Amino acid sequence: MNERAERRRRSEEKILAAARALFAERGYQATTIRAVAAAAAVDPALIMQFFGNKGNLFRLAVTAPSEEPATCDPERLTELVLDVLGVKLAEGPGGSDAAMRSMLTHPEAAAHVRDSLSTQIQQASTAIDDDEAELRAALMLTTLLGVTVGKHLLGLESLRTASPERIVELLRPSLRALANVRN
Amino acid sequence: MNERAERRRRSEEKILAAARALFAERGYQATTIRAVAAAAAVDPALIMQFFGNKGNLFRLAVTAPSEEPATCDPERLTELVLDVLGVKLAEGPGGSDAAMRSMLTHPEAAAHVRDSLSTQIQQASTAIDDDEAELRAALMLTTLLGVTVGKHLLGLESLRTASPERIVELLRPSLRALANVRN
DNA sequence: TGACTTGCTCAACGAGCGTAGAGCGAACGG
DNA sequence: CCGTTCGCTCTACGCTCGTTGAGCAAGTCA
Repeated sequence: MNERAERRRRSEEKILAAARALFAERGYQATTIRAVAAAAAVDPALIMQFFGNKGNLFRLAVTAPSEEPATCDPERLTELVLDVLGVKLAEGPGGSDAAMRSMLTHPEAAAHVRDSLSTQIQQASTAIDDDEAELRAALMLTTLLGVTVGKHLLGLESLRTASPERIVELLRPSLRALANVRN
Repeated sequence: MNERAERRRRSEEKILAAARALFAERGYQATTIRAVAAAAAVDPALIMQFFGNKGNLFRLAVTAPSEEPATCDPERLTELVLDVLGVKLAEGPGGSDAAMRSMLTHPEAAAHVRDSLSTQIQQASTAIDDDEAELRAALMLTTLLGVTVGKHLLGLESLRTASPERIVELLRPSLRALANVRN
């Protein structure tokens, strides 16, 4: 009945998975359609036929929900916000790895991360009782962004060798100070 | 006597200035030799003759001291470290704008930023009296990195509209908590 | 079974890139 | 004053990229 449709869905997912991995590793520009095709064991032209162009592939790779069990939560860093503010955030600061990797060099990725961050800032700020709730929330989330970038994207030794739990513990008082909560 | 040498130095500096600006704005890959040449009103081949290749131009643009009065210190964010720890840092977290823009997509830029940050972490950690001084210093500097990225590279609304002074004030208690100092 | 659909491949195009080499004209040095 | 240097430009090569359109074999459906 639908052997065709199934094969197609499988191909699409293989391509998206390869694209996610390569975009996350090398960024938008350095990732070629040809490389994605090779990683997915597929012809480059097939990607065009499915996704239209490279920009669209990136958009879907960054937007669409991944089927993998999800890359281990960035340090449970977002749980810190739950800890300190009682607000639950859906994703790590800035969204997917693929989006974050390209956020400084690809305008569309920058917009995606900016939007994701803005949403999280808005959510967090509702739990802060202060005139400058939004600014405080922004500083909290950019702090998490900085730690994530430093540890995962840059691979800073001092952070790579530290235990995630310890990082969370050291960060907690710092975030509390930003949130302006007493204890 | 040296009209030749002077003209050359002027051309080199024009090229380096244009390269710094474009690398900082678009990143390494999206910046073409041809674009730098156009911005400097110079022939592309001249850049090759002076700097050998694109990678070398980037290295020098990122490394060599700029003649401009220096891009306004990233938020006086590094002064915070002086404030809290009594340690003076030479550059903003991660070094030049050009290096930071490409740090997630260009290995050499990543190495440059990583080294710059490691040095600053080392310096800061000497002023922290704690078993985990280095980890604490790393978290302090990645915090500053995150705020800088959020405000200047991503252009987060909540941070762009806030006054630099206010950001510094809100960040101080947070950094103090990380530094493990009492007051 | 036969006409049609469709996932997929192959070969190629035009554009833009980093880079190289020959050559020109003005500054230099004896 | 003349041979040499050298900053600079022009032209073009080879490569890789995103993208296209024709074509094939296998699945679909009457």
